[in-house]
Amino acid sequence: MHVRIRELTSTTKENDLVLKVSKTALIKELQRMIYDKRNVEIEHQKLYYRGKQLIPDHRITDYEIKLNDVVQLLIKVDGEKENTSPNVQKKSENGAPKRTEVECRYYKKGDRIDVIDNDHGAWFEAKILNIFQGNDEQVVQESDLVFKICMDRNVETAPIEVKFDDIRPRARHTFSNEELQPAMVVFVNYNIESPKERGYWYDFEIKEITRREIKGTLLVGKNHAKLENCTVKFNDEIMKIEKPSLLTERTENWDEAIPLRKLPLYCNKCKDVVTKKCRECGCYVCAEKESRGTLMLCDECDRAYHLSCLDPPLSEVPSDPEWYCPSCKTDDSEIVKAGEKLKTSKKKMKMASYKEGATSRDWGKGMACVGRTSECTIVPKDHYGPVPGVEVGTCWKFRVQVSEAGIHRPHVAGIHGRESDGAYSLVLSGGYEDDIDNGEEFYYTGSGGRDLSGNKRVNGQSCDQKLTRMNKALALNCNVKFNDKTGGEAKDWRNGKPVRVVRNYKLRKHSKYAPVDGNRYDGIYKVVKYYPQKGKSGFVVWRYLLRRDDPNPAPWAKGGREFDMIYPPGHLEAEGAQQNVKKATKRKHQTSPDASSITNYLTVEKKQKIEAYKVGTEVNKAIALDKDNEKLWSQCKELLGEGKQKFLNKVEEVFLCVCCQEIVYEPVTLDCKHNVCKSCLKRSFAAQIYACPWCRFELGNSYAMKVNENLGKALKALFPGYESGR
DNA sequence: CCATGCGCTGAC
DNA sequence: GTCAGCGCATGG
Repeated sequence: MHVRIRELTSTTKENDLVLKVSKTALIKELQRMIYDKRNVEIEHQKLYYRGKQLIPDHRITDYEIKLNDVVQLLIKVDGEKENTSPNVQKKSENGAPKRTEVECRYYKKGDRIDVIDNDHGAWFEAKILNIFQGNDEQVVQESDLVFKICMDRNVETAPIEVKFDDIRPRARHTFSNEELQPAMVVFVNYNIESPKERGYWYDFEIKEITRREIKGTLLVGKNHAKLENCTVKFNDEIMKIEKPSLLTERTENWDEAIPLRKLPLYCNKCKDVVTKKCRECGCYVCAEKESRGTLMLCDECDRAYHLSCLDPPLSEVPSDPEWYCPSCKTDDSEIVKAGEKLKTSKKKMKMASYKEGATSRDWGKGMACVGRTSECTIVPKDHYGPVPGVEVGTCWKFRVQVSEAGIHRPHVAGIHGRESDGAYSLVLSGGYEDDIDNGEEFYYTGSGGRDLSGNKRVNGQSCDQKLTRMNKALALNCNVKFNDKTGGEAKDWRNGKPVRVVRNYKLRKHSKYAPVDGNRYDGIYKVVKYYPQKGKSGFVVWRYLLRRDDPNPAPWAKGGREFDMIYPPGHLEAEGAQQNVKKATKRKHQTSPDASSITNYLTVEKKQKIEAYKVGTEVNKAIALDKDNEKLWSQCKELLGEGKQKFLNKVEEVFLCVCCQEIVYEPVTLDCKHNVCKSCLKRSFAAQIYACPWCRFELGNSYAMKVNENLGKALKALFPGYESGR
């Protein structure tokens, strides 16, 4: 079992820390590993999984963190207020080297500055909290310094760290008209999207000054990306750009307060006019903006309410930091707060490891007890025959992967089938002594007749097998009338139901047709006959003769292939280089099937006719109205010609929520145009992360979580069952 | 809900 | 090398 640790600021897997852990390990053990590998002090680590903060005393399995899942790491910095649970480990004696505060020749603590925001390319007001030495310990250069700052506008957002180049002294001088000259670079308010309205603050090079207008080039971002032919609307607010100057050269009045610059309106409804009543930015009941102190914001819809306007009215602010207004309040018990102690499910309580006197053995490390990380949806569970896209000769290291591929779904069992229908697949694994494998044909043994008490999965035969359950299912594949006494033989064996056959490396001690390692898909076989017989153990077993009936050559036959072993994603990374050495010494394999060979396979093997897919008119309407996702929808629509499945796969990929890894539910399309579930965004906010989970675009703690109804409507129509289980 | 099971790996 | 015994997926 391994998990990926990804810093909150990272969006790719490139810099992930892949850790081999037991799923029974405590979160604090995980923190210790992060400390060992990345030198991040434990008390500075905040870990999140699916937007939920992890508590040191819980186990990985408590959060249902699965193989290769991403755990996000937020590295807190010194001085930040502690708002995690009291369980966080106290500072260790041999902690990581503490960063030292240093002096800077140009800035000091408390300085008012402007900081560039890389998302907007604009400058915002902030204040310096601390100045630290960068990574280099010897030479202190300005460019190495780390400035911890807090934003002046959103005082509740967490402090951020920036470099020397990202900041400059707060703009303080507003030019008079006479002072302005062409070629000057100044600081202006401009709205890139709607130039006639108020926007953010950017650098600006004056090109032309007329009586009425000032035209020039907007210089966006630290690197001054040019936006030509801009006209400044707010002529009387043009400011001087301050350059860093030595502390010793500061004027006396340097530290005087500077009023905040004007920004776009907070409330578009009332235009921020203080005297105007407004239900948007004032109390939702009485619309008054006065007595702000007693206005409470709903954590769900962000509307404000006076304590006295509530029904019934409240006399004081509730002690619970989360509060929901009457229209948003649902069942209290369902709201699980970030980092709150988890309720252990009934199912988990039943598990051996949760009971008294738990085993000393750590079963959680390996691949024996991991769950699936994905499920095959290309074909249903009761599908007979090949799975489109999986070629004969495909090899997987673990059985759970064979299950994920849809080839053989049970984790342990050898036969997959239904008593009322037939068997879909089986695995030859050398577990039954009566098996005989001749490649094109093999004798298989049914299941059962074993004592599995003591939570065993295998054992020697200890009683007669019965032709029930999976044994009956496999018998039903044979093209002959079912008989549970004597069995039967097909007259026309090819007309029986197809069985997908997988050979496991453990069979190799009995058969030369087995793979050297892992599990290999060998194609379709049919049941020729089945009959009861006294096995080597002396007990009756049911035996089945299967014969190959697949147009593709068997892996061992002329023209047959055996593909490179497929490992679970991240597995080799977690195991280290050892596996690679082993792989290099193995006999030469063909490469894994690629997209083109899969298409080829489809045409040759199944002659599946792929019809172009057309979405319904209602869906089309919703898609057309979903302007915010125009680009994404057009990406999806490009695949309409390749059939329904391809199209839906693309939609699923494009509209997957980065937090819960499911299709976005009650989707909120953020200002940065990324989509997330409303509930996931809410959780993120509860953890005081006010940024897009995809790109870290800053949202501000009062961001309106408006559900994109059109997107929701389209997804609901495209994915039946989308709403169930949410 | 319960029973079943051709995996997997640390401990011996 | 052998073996105990875990969670998970699946069907009944």
